[in-house]
Amino acid sequence: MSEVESFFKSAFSVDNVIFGFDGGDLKVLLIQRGAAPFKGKWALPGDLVYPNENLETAAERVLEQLTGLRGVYLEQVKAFGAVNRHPLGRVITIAYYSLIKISDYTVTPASFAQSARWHSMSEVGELAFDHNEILDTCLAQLQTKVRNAPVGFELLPPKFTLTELQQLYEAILVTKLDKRNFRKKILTMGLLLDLNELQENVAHRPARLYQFDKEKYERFVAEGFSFGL
Amino acid sequence: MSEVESFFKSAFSVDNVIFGFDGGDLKVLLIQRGAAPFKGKWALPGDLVYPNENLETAAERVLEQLTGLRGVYLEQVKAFGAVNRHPLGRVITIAYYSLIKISDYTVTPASFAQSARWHSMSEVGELAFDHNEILDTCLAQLQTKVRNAPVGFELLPPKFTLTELQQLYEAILVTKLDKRNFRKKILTMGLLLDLNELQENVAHRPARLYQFDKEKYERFVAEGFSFGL
DNA sequence: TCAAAAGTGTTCTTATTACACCCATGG
DNA sequence: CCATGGGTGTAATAAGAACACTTTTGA
Repeated sequence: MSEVESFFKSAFSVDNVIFGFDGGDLKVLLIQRGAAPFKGKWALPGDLVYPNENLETAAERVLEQLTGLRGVYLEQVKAFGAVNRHPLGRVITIAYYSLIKISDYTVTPASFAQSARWHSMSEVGELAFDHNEILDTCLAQLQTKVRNAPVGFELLPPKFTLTELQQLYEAILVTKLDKRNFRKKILTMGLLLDLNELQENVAHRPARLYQFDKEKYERFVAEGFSFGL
Repeated sequence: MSEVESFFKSAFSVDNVIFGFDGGDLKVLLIQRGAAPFKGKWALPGDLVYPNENLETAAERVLEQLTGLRGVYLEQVKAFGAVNRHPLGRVITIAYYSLIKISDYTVTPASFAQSARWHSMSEVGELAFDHNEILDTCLAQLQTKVRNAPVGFELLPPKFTLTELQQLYEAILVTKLDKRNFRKKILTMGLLLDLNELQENVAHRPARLYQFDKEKYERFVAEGFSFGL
């Protein structure tokens, strides 16, 4: 058995589903594989876990290699371990997802990729390995999460309008929400601080700007809430 | 140690949290370790995953070795992979939980255990490895699940009373529920078939017996529901 | 006749849904 | 003055929570 074959005899990796929001669609960051197997195919960014590296650290590393980003909300979803999911050997992978604001970061292809690009969720084609299954599972988990905790609020600029917040929810949940009901709900949660400022230079009535009440926000993250939308 | 050898030293296992119900407490099946490390300590039943074995198959195998049980509801929770979680090397573990009716099965210690025993959730002490953390995470997930799908109904006899069903929920959620509200809720779900039979030989007013409407039950399992208790 | 658990309704409060028009701004 | 998106309230319905007494049985 060659060294490479031995290496792949049994190993574990992390794969990251990096969701991004740019004010419109929900997108996912994919890399184009630079090496076999599946060379040239789009895939989730992932890497083998180093011997002295925690799983979460590995996921953070992959994220940072691609986006330069640290300290982002990152959550494990589950392990995928079908015997034949990797053609070169037994590799189980632990899937993580994170959620970032696209405009804040520059994507630079990491060593394990030819190129990296944001793809709209609706335009994701057939991916390498079992990555379509992983992506679907992560999206479902993100949607559950967003209904039960103030996740994704980091995706907005420091000062934002209620419409921007609503669009974020609509993008993640792939649904339309009623404007009045959304505002009622979000305002009665007491999570937002009205800055008493208005948008400027917009060709319509300017919207009020809000920011999060950091203390309450942290509390909600810790304790969860039910956002029945 | 070379880098390749380091990767070789890694392995993965499954650990099973087998919850059981006997009409009273919620219990968990623990084994007493027969070998170092943590020899003599109580632990979750688990084993290394065979090279040609899927993760879920391995979890099913561990369950069967202990209880003789097949085809039970079994769900992956997540991977635990802290670098030093296993004193002998790098071992990440995938946690699964299942839920069975204690009275239906005889526990026989598997090869990897000195003995196996049901422990009430309130009497679980310090476990080997990071198994307390795994157990806590699995319980939390079971509780979430039970609020959103008809899980655990398999734990009751084919004909059961509403009080028995309520006690099951109370055991899993570790809470008291209002009898009238519970009955209203569960009956309006249309999940139960009134058998028009009564208990016999009980020293109190005999209760009506119910069974599940199998078709509706399957539909709820597939689609989920919200059991706001 | 006692103990034990079964069974049963109403009221109050809160959350959810559906829905349509006027307002402020820049071009 | 027009196009654009911002902002607002109410009524009807549904869901959830709190709460106490009578019934049936075996011992």
